[in-house]
Amino acid sequence: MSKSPVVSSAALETPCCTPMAQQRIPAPAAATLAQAFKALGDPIRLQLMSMIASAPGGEICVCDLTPAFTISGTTISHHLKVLREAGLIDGERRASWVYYRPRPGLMRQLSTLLAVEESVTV
Amino acid sequence: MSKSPVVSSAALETPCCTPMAQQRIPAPAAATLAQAFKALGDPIRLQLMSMIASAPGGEICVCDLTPAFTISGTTISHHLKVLREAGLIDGERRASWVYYRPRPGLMRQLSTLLAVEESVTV
DNA sequence: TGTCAACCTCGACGCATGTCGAAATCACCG
DNA sequence: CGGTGATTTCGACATGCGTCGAGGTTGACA
Repeated sequence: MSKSPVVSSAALETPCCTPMAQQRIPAPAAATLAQAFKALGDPIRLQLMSMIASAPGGEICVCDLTPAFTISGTTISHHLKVLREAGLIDGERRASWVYYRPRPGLMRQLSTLLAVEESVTV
Repeated sequence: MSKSPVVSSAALETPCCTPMAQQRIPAPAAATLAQAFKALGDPIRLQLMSMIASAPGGEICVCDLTPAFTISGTTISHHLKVLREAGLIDGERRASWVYYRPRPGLMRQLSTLLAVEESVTV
């Protein structure tokens, strides 16, 4: 569960990250970062991510996630795996239930990457 | 060229956007936002986006984008269309060349959405 | 007007992805 | 030990997506 880091921890810990408006993203970094954006690029995964990130107590049970959607539990599980492998969340089994929590490190990198200077408003 | 706003301008101008760590994303907003994340979820598009966002003068010619990659100009054009339809960039033809510029509005929304409080560092 | 260069659209091709049901795994509990 | 509920894995299917070559459109220029 907590054992599926497809994205190397080195890549996750290395701050990529000046805003892309200030500096072009090098090709190697683009691969890892694009994987994270792709993981957020599905409406269901984006909602899952927001439910996990905003969970009171910092974590939430899959059993609380599943009933919020009409798709099958199988598919929810698949989407959670994609988020996990992108390095955005982490899961832990406790008793019969699995709890997911956000990994703020990568989220912060993505946020910084997209940051735009205040003055450049269009 | 500048006429392909698949994402309604209403959706683009409405600030979605409190950080997802503070508030769950409503389903309707998730669709538009996920489209933008998906557009960034390809290594080539992410690099294109960063080249456009960091272009000196605020814009860059397709003819300067294409030679930076090994894929065909057809495919570059396709990727630019995806970024355009997601509301992330805008293109304009001038003389024989087409210039692209970033649309900071949506980028800023995405950045805010991913923002994490300083203290929650893990 | 004809030609050339830049860029886009179209149609096609494989590969990736979202979805499901069935079956496996894990942990509790009687 | 056997049963039950929660979650993941597996296998299959349809759809979506990245890529290309061929051909079309636009604008410059002789």
